[in-house]
Amino acid sequence: MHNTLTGNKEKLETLEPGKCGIYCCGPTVYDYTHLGNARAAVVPDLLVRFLRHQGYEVKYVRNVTDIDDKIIARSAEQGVEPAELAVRFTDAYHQDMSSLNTLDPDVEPRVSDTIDEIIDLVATLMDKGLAYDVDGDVYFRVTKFKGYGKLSKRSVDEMLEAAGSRIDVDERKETPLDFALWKAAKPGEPSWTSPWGEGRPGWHIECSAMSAKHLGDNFDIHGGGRDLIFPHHENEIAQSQGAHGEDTYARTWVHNGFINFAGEKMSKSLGNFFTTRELTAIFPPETLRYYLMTVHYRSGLNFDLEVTCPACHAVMDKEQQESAVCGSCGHETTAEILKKQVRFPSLEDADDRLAYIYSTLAAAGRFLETAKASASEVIVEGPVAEMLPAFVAHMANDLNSSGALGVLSKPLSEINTLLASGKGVNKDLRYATIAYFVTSMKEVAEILGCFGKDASEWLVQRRDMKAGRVGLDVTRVDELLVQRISARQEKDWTAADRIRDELAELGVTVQDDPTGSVWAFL
RNA sequence: GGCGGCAUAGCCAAGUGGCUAAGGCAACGGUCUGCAAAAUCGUCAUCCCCAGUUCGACUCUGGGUGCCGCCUCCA
Repeated sequence: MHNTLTGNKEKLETLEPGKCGIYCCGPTVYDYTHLGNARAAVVPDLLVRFLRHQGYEVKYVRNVTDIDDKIIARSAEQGVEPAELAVRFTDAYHQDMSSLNTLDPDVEPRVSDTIDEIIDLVATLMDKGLAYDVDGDVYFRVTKFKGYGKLSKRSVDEMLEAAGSRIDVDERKETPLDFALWKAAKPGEPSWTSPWGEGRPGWHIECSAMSAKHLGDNFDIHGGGRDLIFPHHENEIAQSQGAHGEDTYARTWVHNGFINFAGEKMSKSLGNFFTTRELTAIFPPETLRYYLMTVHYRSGLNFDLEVTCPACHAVMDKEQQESAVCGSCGHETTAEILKKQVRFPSLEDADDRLAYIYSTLAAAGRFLETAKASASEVIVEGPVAEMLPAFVAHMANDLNSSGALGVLSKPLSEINTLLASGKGVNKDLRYATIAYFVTSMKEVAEILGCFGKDASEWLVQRRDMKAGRVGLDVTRVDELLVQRISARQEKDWTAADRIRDELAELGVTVQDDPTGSVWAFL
């Protein structure tokens, strides 16, 4: 794994051989999740799945931050209690992540359940002279912790010089870099009793407390989004090592890259993002998961989208979108209509590819049900036989899911060829190869959390989902299909072609094979 | 301004100090098909620029250019 702390790719050596403790920064529950949140959950999920596949006993801890400035602010806007808001979005988070087939963490601590441990940790830091209190706030004394900056590769001196240039500094702090461990309660805010008065935890202390509680002072891997490196994770290190000693805390730091939204940073404050549930209303959730895995987890990911004019279908740029006037044909529309015109080319690609993989699996499944099993032992060789080891090797190399997925291509086409025709191939070998492929793909599916559904059902669901969304009259399609099948049986090609044109007008294409016809979207 | 990252075909995206630089999409040409579609086969890049290290670099070093992120809440 690539370790942010050292900047190098390192062989993973866990504290206890065969076991691995992972802490991952989970969500702050104040809104629905977006693709970036999804990536931050899918990446550690992939890691956990892979390590388990490799035989590790993994303890996976992912927290929920349910006490936070943003939650308080949002609940004030909506006129609900912060705790109520937090519960609502915690539930939504669970639904979204479960739709993406992420495994539940083994422990999911909440800040509100960890207050005692947080207070103890702050008290320890006070005792050691690493923290001080001012008017009920407690701050970490950054200049007293000599390793500060080692994760984000910043120097305290340089940061001190730059401090104050961008934001006003709280004069009560000893140095501008000092950060809050405990915040005095303001009227109406949720608060807990502490030695420093009524208050609540600062932003960073929770993770130090929760990881120590569930994984110990030392553990193997800490994960999160790249943006958390500074200040969040840097501060966690300062707190935890300040309290527990220099050689403690996470050994390997794993950070996933950001998702850029149409070239611009995906940001809630800009408002131009799509939530996970908006996207899973359009595409099967597994498509999102698959899409996230087509790019290496440390890379930035450009989530491209396209807005086309409802009248002339020309692509509209940002300016045209804002004015809601098409630059090509001059058509005037509204933002509401334009929102429905948004297309996601990269998700469409991912969706098609996933459908190809499932179609192959479905066909392979049908073959294995009807064909005669191998009578004799045959040795499977070639791409299908090499697939799984090559796949695993890529995954072992810093979780290279993109490289790993590339390995599947040759076997898939080999299988499709074998399914289409057994010409020149030994019957037993044909069966054995297809069976071997299906078995291998089951393991791939376990690691990826993809391709694991019943293939035929998945394809039907995907089709129905789209039919429902675009308002396709499936009954009508089926009628036409029946008519066309009989026309073809009578070799009435003109009628068959006419019906095919009608289907095309409905947005549907037909695929004929010797046994009949099926339809799909154009 | 400080720190970090990235720059591979029309697009997306892996990868390596030296064998044919994965894979996908698109395109083009075959096979299959009544014709199609699907499937399948084939074609399609010398790796941002300039120096250097090396027997040899796209891969290492230095410089340049461009893009992005963090430094403030953010996955």
